[in-house]
Amino acid sequence: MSEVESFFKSAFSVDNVIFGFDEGDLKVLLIQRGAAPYKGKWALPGDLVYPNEDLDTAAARVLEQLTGLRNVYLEQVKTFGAVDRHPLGRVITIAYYSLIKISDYAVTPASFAQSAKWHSVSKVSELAFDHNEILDSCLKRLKRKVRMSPVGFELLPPKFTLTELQHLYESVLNPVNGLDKRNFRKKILSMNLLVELTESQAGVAHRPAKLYQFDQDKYEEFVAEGFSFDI
Amino acid sequence: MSEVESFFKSAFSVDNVIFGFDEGDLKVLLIQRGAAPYKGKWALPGDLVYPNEDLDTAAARVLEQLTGLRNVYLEQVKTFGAVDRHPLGRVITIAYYSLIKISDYAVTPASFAQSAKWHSVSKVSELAFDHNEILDSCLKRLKRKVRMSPVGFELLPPKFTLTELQHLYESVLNPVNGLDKRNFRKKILSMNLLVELTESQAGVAHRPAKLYQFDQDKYEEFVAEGFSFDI
DNA sequence: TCAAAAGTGTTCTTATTACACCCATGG
DNA sequence: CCATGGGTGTAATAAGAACACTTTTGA
Repeated sequence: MSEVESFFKSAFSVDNVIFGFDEGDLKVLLIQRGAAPYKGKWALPGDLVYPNEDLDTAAARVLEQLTGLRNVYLEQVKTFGAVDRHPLGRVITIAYYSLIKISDYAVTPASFAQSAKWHSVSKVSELAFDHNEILDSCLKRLKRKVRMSPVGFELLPPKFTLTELQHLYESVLNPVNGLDKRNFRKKILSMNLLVELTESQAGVAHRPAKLYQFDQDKYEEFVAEGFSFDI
Repeated sequence: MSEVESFFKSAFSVDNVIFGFDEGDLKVLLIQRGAAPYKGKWALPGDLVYPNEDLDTAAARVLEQLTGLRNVYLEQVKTFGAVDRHPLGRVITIAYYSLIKISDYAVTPASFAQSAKWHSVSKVSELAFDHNEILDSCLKRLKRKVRMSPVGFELLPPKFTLTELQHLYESVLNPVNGLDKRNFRKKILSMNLLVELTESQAGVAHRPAKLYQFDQDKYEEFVAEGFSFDI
């Protein structure tokens, strides 16, 4: 095999860490592998990048095949390319994470998604390939991102309570003693990013919480400017 | 050509944005291309990744071939993979940046480095491929990094004055009105990261500045913990 | 009437900003 | 003796952290 040929005995894939938030807990969508290598193991959804496909497009495709969702928050994180990371050859992978609203996620259209399942990020055990390392990188990136920009809202349903929002931040950031309720509310509300609805929670065995939406225009302004959101 | 074959008609490279600091100005090391495509254009140094080479190793190799330097600060930034980014085929590239001390940089050992030259980052014009975009991403990343961690020191000679350090921060961050001298010094010195030497500048037509080194142990502690260095 | 979570302000401490003059040297 | 950049402190403001009780609802 010539040297030039050997350069081309390689391929690249994308892997997508799909985050969701449910039951007060940060979740990640994993699939159970149906074929070797790592048959039966849980893994991140991913695929080889098609020859005529941009990287971001490939990541969005993997996401859509699995969840049916488009136009979702998606960010490239890091490329993993250890020589021996894939047992069948030289395959480097470009890792992405996405943030989806579990409330929008209905069924799993893709054939390879038969065994897709949400896992609590804090309870993920050994994954196929170097996927634990990839998950760690993406989680670390999400932690930083969530402090710099209000992307946390991408994970919440359209209407939410301040306590739900606080739990989201706590489950992502994992601060040792939780976040202070009064300081959290003061800070969030001072940003003028939330719109208080006239509705409240109903059917709860305690004082019902007010529901909020976020202000789409303000939100996009913040995302564009990438301002500091130090919680 | 079968589909599987077509997946393997692709390759990946690394490109390295090598930053230096000299004459109060942030610089980037570019090479002039000697062959098509983009013959004669300035470009980032880079190379295809060898089949048995990790990505970080490839980036370090490119750096060493060009500058003779090892053990240099090197960070992966982003992977660029637009379908048409390379005129000769599907080549994605993993972008890195490195920080070197221009005082350590002597000659250019590699053959392809005949035409390597430092360019002021603020004056870089049109580069080959998508290299302007890559440079922008790396510069943006450096701006953020320099606020989170004291990596700026990687760019300075072993002994430096506080004014040189301030100019470095100014040339990276480009704040509209410069940085306040007193506040900058107060902040830097309060970190206990610097060791004041007994030496001073000599031969300058004004009051000579004290020279400082940084405290290696404290520095490594900070780099490891990635603390906040808000200038 | 009880349990459970929602909601609400003030004080203290710390970090950030703004700002102007004298000093040491070489030419 | 002059031009040049080096070096220094204080006051005002803003941001963050700590902290405890009352309210509303369903069971």
